[in-house]
Amino acid sequence: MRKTARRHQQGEESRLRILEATLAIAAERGYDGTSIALVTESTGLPPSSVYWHFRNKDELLAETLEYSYRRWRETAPTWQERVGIADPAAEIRDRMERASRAIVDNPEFWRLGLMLGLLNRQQEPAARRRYLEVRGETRAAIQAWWEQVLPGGDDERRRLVAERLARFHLTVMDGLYLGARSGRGWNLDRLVELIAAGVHAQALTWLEEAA
Amino acid sequence: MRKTARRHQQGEESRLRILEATLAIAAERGYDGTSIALVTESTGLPPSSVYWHFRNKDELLAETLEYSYRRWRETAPTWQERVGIADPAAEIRDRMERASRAIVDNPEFWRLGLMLGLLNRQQEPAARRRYLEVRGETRAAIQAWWEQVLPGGDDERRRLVAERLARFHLTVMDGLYLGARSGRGWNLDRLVELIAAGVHAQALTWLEEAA
DNA sequence: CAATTCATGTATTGATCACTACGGTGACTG
DNA sequence: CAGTCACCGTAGTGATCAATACATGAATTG
Repeated sequence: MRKTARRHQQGEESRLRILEATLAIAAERGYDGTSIALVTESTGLPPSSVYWHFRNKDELLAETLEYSYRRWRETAPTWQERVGIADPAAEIRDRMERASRAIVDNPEFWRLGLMLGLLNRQQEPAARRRYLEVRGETRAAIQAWWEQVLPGGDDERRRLVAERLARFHLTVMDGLYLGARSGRGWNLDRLVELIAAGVHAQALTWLEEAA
Repeated sequence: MRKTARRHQQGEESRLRILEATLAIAAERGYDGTSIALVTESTGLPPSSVYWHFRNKDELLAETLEYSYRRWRETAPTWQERVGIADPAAEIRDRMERASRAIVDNPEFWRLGLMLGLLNRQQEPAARRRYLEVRGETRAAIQAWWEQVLPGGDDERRRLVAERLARFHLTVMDGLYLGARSGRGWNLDRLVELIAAGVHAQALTWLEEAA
């Protein structure tokens, strides 16, 4: 039923199938471990289709990264707006919890990102560059959120501490993914609570320090 | 066999050159990104030499992992013995500081380990299996150290908390490497102090919880 | 229905992959 | 000094890599 199943304008569906398959493969095997043959084998589509939808392997992986990022954003917290939680510690824990759940529920983006981030070749793949960009965007969003959460009147001081905290925040989420992945023995809720408390404590320390 | 190996000691040197080159390449490009051609190009030795010293690529990378681990252990703290530091917090900070310096001074092992750890193929490479083993060994050593550091008489309770702490400890070091790597804005000493304080606080919490 | 566009099917390109066959060479041994 | 062995040099093997040429068919357009 392949011939009858394939109708005109089903290109978009094929494109998504390719992205989905590439994401699954690249998140498990990394950039160099991902081959077009694996993608065609997984999707049932021929190489010519892959190259009709994407210019080359580099662009395929870059678009796969963006695709997984967009999907991750759907479950991740939107750092743009604050929820109405009075207690700062509770608000931090709330954000941490949602972010960690987004990572655990939809780990492929984070996983692929870590792999691309660790890569270091003389000829940087577009996928890695794109990852660093979206990570930068996320960091900026988290920083903006911290600037709102942090008390105090001195804007410059708040910005400085917020930037440092956002960086720390992201790194902590990296560790959280690696920890959750190393499996057994991790209670995610407990871990999130612990980490949120640590970040909160650090925020207070840095704020005081900057004063 | 061994005696005859001594007479031509050029072989051992070549073997080390190959391991060194492979480590540098694999730590930057990962398992699949590492090719024999890159190694021969880097060392100037022909492929036949590589395959005389190592059975295949898989074993080359596995031995490279072990080689980098041994070298890392030279700078890393030996968790077997305790230094005579009275204050537990200070001792924790001391260990953390030495461990973090080992990672930063000799990052290739940690970097290669993270890449291998993230890998997930149906056919697991020997290098990855070996990495998980040495990581397990390290965790056990850290756990044994924690069991000594932790107060309290109940052995079973200490063991449980120590195991959890060792796991947490390792993950925190992963995060530390990623953070230190993402560069600019990280003051390592400050970070170590912060993390040590967090781990110490967590140790106390878990101890109390277990009581 | 004719022309055009979209997407796939088929078949293949040259490059690079892991790996090896095999002979040479120099250091050591008996 | 003849023979052995460790290690390297040369020159490949077939497999797989990313990528492409070109034809086909199905839907859309005019």
